[in-house]
Amino acid sequence: MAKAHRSARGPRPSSIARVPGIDYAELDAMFGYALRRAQIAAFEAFARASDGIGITPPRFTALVILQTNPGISQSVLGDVLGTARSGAMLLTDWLEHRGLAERRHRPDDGRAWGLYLTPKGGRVVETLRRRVRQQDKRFAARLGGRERRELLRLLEKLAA
Amino acid sequence: MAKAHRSARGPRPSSIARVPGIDYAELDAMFGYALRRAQIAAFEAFARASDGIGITPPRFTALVILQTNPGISQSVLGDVLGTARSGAMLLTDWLEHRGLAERRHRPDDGRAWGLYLTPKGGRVVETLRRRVRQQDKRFAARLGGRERRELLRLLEKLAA
DNA sequence: TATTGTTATACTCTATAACTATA
DNA sequence: TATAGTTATAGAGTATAACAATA
Repeated sequence: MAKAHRSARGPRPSSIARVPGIDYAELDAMFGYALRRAQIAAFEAFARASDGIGITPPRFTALVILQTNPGISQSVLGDVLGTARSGAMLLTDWLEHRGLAERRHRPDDGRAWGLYLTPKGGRVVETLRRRVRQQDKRFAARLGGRERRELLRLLEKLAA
Repeated sequence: MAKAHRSARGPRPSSIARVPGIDYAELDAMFGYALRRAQIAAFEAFARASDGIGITPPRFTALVILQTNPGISQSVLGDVLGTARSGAMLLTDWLEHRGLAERRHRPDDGRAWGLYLTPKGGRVVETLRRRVRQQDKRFAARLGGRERRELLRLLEKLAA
């Protein structure tokens, strides 16, 4: 059976279906592996919601953070995303080149920029938030309400 | 405060601590984001267990799969890992160059290799499995037994 | 001195496509 | 024709290090 070509959109290969006839041994009982599989599925859901303009999870995170925390600096944005300053800078460039965000001089500190969404960025992030939230809900739809709350609680406990 | 240099071991930046004073908006209520954070934490636990010889999660998975499914082909290995054939081949090269796995001709099919662990590979994977399982257990130790079972069940339900 | 942003560089991972040899 | 493996290439993502301007 020919394997369907991948969409060339997401950075991940995905395709997490179990291969018939393969013994996965203890992998199925390990949290690291289970988390990876679930995260790939979540990433695919995200890709469906953000399809079209190259928004990746870190870019989406940055847009939300910029909307909720206007005037944040690139360094702090990097801290939030867990990337080096240089990465936060390239990400900011990407947003700025597309007219979604802008750098403004800070009166109090000549070294740092304050980052802000543009009006266009504000509209885009509003649409994105709605679609991503909706897709996230659809993604978790095979869990019941109690299960969803429990899963979020357990994940938070692990990551904290 | 100077940021500590990262260990240059893992492929991920990690550093998932929440930044004080930042409003994360609905990110905290989204499964995609929660999964990503938990997975980064799990990856750090994995890195602690596999430290030293460059074993990454996909390489560990490949070693376990090779031990449990001797004679598997590179294509099927790629299917299991969710990567293209070329990636499975580079991974196989990596294992072979380190004396952990070997390619053997198949009598029934002149195109495909059968992949096998070497004796050294068998010893290495045994040690790794023990350490990774232990670290995985330690990683989940902040959950109770019932919570751990519930989490695995919920993750499986999401990924299936 | 320390920090912010910047730039250049390099490395890892992995996809794609073309090629070969077998089936 | 189809499949397994191989090879070459390219792109994304991100770390590191050095530098200038500012604190």
